[in-house]
Amino acid sequence: MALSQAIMTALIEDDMSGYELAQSFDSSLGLFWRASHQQIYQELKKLSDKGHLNKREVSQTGKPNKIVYGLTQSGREALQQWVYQDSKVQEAKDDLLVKLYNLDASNVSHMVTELEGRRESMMQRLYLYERIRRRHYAEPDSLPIRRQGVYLALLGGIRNAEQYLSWCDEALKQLGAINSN
Amino acid sequence: MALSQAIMTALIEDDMSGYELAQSFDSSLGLFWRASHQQIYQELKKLSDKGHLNKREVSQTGKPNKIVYGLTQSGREALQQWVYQDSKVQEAKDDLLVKLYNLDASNVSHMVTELEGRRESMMQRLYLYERIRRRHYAEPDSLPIRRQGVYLALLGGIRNAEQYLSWCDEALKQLGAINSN
DNA sequence: TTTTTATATGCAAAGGCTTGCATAAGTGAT
DNA sequence: ATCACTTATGCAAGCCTTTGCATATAAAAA
Repeated sequence: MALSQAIMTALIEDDMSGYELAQSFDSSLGLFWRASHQQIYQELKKLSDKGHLNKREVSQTGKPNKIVYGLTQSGREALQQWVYQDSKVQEAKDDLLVKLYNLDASNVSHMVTELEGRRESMMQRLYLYERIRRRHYAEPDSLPIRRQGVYLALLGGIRNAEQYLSWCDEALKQLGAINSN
Repeated sequence: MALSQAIMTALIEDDMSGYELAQSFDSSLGLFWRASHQQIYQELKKLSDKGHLNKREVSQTGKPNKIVYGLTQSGREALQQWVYQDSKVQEAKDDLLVKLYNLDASNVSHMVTELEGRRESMMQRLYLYERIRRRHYAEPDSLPIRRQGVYLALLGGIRNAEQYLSWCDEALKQLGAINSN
């Protein structure tokens, strides 16, 4: 569980409000880590209670005011220490894999539909990743060190999406062969 | 969340006790879905309260007795219906990716260590998958339909492990270049 | 002017998962 | 006999996450 660290990480370079965090989680770090706004607000409360974040209200014109959070020194230290803690590999926990264990003649066509859906959304994700890569990481070697880390995470996302896509194709081919018999 | 379906899926072909389920989750379906014994016992209780599972005590010699669970008709139906429900793609939620956003000169060598650890455990996982594949799925096309589904899930695991492994290599190469400057 | 949409934050209840503890039967080693 | 280990099941507390609701400001559309 690293939601608190994911939030602190998102705040390393820019202070943000809960609402902005929820949105930034739709891109950037959120490519790998999704959280609902309730989860984020609850976690922000915990983190500022702990003293890892400070908050200030910012007036806005044309919009309701917002509460902007920033990393405190204590937060920065906690984050750096967390980096050194060992983390385990997580299982995929993908429903689709469990569903495949239930494959039978009557649900093959549904599985095909789901796989096509996955294929499509992975394709879109891959386009997005590649667009980010071309725009911001065209020459990774010349980037500052933290940005190189972000690039490696992005590359992880790209490789994973490529692999998932090609697995979908393999699986669809196999299911197609079943259906035509 | 599909722990309950994962458990029911594991019980499709063989009745099992909680203890056996916890162990079988170390292989087979558990390749993709891990659960602690407490989680499993709690879920078994819920599922039998719902009428999706039946239980019977089985005497054993040389060991304590066990409580063996089996899918009821109601359970089978619920599982089949679940297959038709749409499921979403899940994010990776991998701590390591968040950590990479925190890369700096002082923690590069730790990241290298973690990546080498991941590489090693992915390699072992891949060996395991390939062993299972050779032993049970050498000729996937000739398998009964349900087994072909299981094979596709296994193939997903294999492709994913291969990809993760090669990403580790890419990342380690990049981090090596940083460290030598 | 009422409704809808986007921005912005939050509470409360329910449900799921983790952690720590507790129990118990049986085997094997010291 | 005692200790350690494996098999086997479970409670209870705490924590995390999800779901549903609630509120409020302001712009834009109907």
